[in-house]
Amino acid sequence: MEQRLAPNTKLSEARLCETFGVGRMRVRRALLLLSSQGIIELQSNRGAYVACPDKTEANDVFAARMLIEPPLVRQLAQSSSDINLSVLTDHIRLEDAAREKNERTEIIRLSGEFHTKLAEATSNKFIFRMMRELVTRTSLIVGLFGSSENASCPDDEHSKILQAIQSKNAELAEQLLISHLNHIQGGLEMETRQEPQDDLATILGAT
Amino acid sequence: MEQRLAPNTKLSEARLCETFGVGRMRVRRALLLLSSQGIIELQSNRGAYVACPDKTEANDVFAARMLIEPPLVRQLAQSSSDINLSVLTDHIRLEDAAREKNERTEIIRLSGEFHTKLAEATSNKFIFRMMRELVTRTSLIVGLFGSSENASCPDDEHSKILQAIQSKNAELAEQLLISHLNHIQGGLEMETRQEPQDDLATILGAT
DNA sequence: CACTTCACGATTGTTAACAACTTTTGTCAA
DNA sequence: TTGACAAAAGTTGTTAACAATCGTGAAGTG
Repeated sequence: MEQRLAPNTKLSEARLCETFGVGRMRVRRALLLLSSQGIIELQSNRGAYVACPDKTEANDVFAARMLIEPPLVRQLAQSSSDINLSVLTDHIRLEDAAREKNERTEIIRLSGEFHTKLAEATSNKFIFRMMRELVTRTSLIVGLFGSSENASCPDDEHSKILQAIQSKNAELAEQLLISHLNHIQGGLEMETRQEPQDDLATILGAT
Repeated sequence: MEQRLAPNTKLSEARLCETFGVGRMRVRRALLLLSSQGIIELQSNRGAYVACPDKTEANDVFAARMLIEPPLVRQLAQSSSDINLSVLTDHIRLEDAAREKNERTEIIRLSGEFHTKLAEATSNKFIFRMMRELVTRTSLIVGLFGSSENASCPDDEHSKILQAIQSKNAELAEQLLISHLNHIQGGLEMETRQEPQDDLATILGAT
């Protein structure tokens, strides 16, 4: 979610065990769940690797978000109460603060989380889970194909979307979100892909 | 998926092991995955139980489908080629055949599968997975709250929806789907819920 | 020098025994 | 008969040893 683990990084069981000070069973359970969400890939007898989406998958993710998120935002603008939205105003304050301090990983995480919290505002468990999965995957994709500066969402688009929702302007909110998604997707360079491979323990930082 | 296991049925590890002739590890892996999809519920130290959605969850599932499926069908009608749709015409033939022979479980399974295959026709992995999860959950809900006759989708609605898609009438297809979903949801009796509890081994039928 | 083969090391998959917890059963007393 | 407490049975969670598989490098051959 914070793009600290590069795609194709190997997640060896032994390494994870000592990094987190935990038995192999826990690690394997976690890996299985992560693979079921498509975050990592489990290769039989070969181990777990951070998922490495290709161009097709990247397009599919954005197509799926284009299908779901616009109606979602429209619905929020039409029906939602102010109570649910307070979480979002708070969140945008956090985003601004992180941008102020130039905390890269924090910015990336919060940037994705905004979209997750949009879904959460529907107070619909299933919509929330679906969006979380798509957002996580988007994070992977941006880390793979994104140029370094557009790793986060453009500065104030989130806040404009939220304003449109708050003023119950469904049409505007939907349009803003659509162009927001287009901005993110447009900022990707689908041809070049960086492929680093840092050390696991140092990245995750043992407790 | 076929409504053979009633909600709240306990799935004991030992029982499953001998029923399927498999080690405990396999069973636990399967249970973990099922619980991650919300099909069963894992209670700590107490075991696995078939999920038992309440009214709120039922409404959430339909709300989620209302959000996703109409745009999905609209998109299919607008953009899809005939090739993808041939799977659907074949499928409707299967549904008709099952209805002819009065094969209850088969009808239920195929009835849900139609919606899954609609999603599959987008050839978008993520949309497919999301719809499959929602359809599975719908199956549970219909089993819980549905009266016995409307366990399956109304007879020819599927075929009408497909025709609208094939004739590229996006607006009509979307409307037909919306009322189709409303029919299903409307047929539920949200107050009364049946609670049987048959024996596991006999239901699953040992191989 | 290139290529194949074999064996070793490392990693993952599986099994079985053990520990912890929950539920049921049985006993005793009020 | 009912309630509380205790023991026991059954179920789940964990651990550690074992088996199977894969990748690598060395040795051997053309």
